[in-house]
Amino acid sequence: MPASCGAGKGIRMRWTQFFIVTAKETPSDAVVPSHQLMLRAGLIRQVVAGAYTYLPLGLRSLRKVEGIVREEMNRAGAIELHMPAMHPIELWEQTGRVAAMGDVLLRLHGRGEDWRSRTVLGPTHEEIITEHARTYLNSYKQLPVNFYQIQTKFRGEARPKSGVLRTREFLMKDAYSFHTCKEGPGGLDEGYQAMYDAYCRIFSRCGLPYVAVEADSGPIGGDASHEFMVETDAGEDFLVKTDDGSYAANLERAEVASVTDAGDGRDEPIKLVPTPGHTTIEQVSTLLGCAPSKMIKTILYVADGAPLIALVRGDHNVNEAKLKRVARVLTLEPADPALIKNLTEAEVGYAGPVGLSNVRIIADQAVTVMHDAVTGANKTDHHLTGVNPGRDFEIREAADIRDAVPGDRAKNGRPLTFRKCIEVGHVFKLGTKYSVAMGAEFLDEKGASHPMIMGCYGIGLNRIVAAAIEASHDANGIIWPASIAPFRVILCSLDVREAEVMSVSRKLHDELESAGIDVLWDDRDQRPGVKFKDADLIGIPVRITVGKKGLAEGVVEVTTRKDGQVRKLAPEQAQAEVMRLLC
RNA sequence: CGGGGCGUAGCUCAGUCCGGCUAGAGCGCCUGGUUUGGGACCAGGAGGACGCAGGUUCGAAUCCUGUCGCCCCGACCA
Repeated sequence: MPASCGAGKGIRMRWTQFFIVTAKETPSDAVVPSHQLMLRAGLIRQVVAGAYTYLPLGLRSLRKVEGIVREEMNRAGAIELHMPAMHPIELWEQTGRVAAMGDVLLRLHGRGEDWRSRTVLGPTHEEIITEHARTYLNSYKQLPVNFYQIQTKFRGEARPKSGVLRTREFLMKDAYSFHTCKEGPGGLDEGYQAMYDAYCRIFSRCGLPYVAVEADSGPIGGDASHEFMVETDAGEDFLVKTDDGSYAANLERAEVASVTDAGDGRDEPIKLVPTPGHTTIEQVSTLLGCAPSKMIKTILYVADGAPLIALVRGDHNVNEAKLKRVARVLTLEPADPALIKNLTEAEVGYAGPVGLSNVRIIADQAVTVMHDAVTGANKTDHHLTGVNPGRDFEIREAADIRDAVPGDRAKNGRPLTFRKCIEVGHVFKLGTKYSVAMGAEFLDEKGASHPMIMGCYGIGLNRIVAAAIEASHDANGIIWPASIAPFRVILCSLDVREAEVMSVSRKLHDELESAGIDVLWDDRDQRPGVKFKDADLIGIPVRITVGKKGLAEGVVEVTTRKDGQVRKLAPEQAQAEVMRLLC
């Protein structure tokens, strides 16, 4: 359904006949600015943890975002359809994602093999669209094609938080493209680029200060995934970038330049020291008086069923996404204590690389240049000092397997900076994972059968609304980008019992509506302060103030929310000024 | 799932430790009046039985047990 946002059609959108509930006080359990302001401005109302009603004002913004997304998707050649939120679990079983998604997949509860027990609420729609593709798309002549929908998604998030930034029910635009090949005309790369470009247009039009970053692309590798991020402290991802913008990636993916060898060639001898009860980097660091950066952290994993040890510096964290790629494994789980004892012959907390030759070890690049390091001795209650890679243990595999940290440099040598951010969109080259699992194949010119090559592209609509607020607000309230504001103009009629005020207001309102501008007419019989505070709070970009005081001087005022600048104009000039400000 | 916090009026909160008048305040809401360019003032009024269920007690918002919900930190996040 098209987003028809304007009141339009001669209906005046009067405040007194609409439904707006603002609040002076901030509800105590809202922490991040977007959540606080969405509640105070009366955009949303929480129903249960992770699920919100969009009140009329909030819905208008959401619909405007929807409209922009729909326009740009259509422009990019994607075709809209609508899939159900209820899915038969069988489709999820075909791709193995019932297990893969675990508790995130919301399931209905029924008795035994009741239909309810065979039904899930869709967290995403790869399975459904691939089912459709395998039924309807049989020939190369039908490809490429891109289907999209705007649909409610359900996820059993363990911890909903930050208002609408992380919820169990949310609105998502998801698109799925199907191709005969990866490269060349009509291929996945081309379709992916088209979506990438469409996303840039969408976020720009929504007024979001976004950054497109390389994201972890899982087992497919290459340049197969980008995330669109908006910087905000309310976010839960980390954006890593260089100051000059020459490199940007999410933390999972961000590559760091090698650390150089700062040793002086005079390595100490290795020494066994007692460290009873000290099992963490922090404890040992304190006990022995050595910086965490002088320690080697030894983490044991089970990777595709086999033990795997990762070595990183004590002040670094293993990046499991990187480790998976480097190790070329699909699954990576922390080893359980029994396995650790078995491999190291020590209690948990005393593992180290020295003497562990029978296990695959991958060292972080920074470990290879360490000198006189401290690490576990593979003997309960003991650590080793003076440990030197190469001399005391062999490094067969070394790579970048850790998270970037402040102080690191990008591969191009520029210093990396870190910012919290929220992901608002993700484009992904899926390849044939789903088409193979579900048998979605097409016939080529020669009549040979191939699995379709797929891409998928998601946008979180609610997150766009919240991210826009995160990015643009002040102490008084929201400052909407005009494109997604619930209304573009608020017409503030002071002295509503004055006939002239109302007739001038009415005229202005109707002119603007005829010009295609949606106007909220604040016709409440309220004191000016109340109306101004509310206008600021709900953040309408342009305010027109009509009062008897101004009219006595022959003027109305046009005020911009973002800078508070006031322009006194004759009523006849107001519309032109508003149009100018909104363009 | 671990750690912490909180459930009293539509909202913000006091009262809970040390059981005891008829459970309070501010905001919001209703009525009347005075006001009217940055969240006015006066007077009057409606509204909760204290998340829920047990228990202790002459008596429970307050103590005990259980349970549910919500928020925050962490873990997790196709």
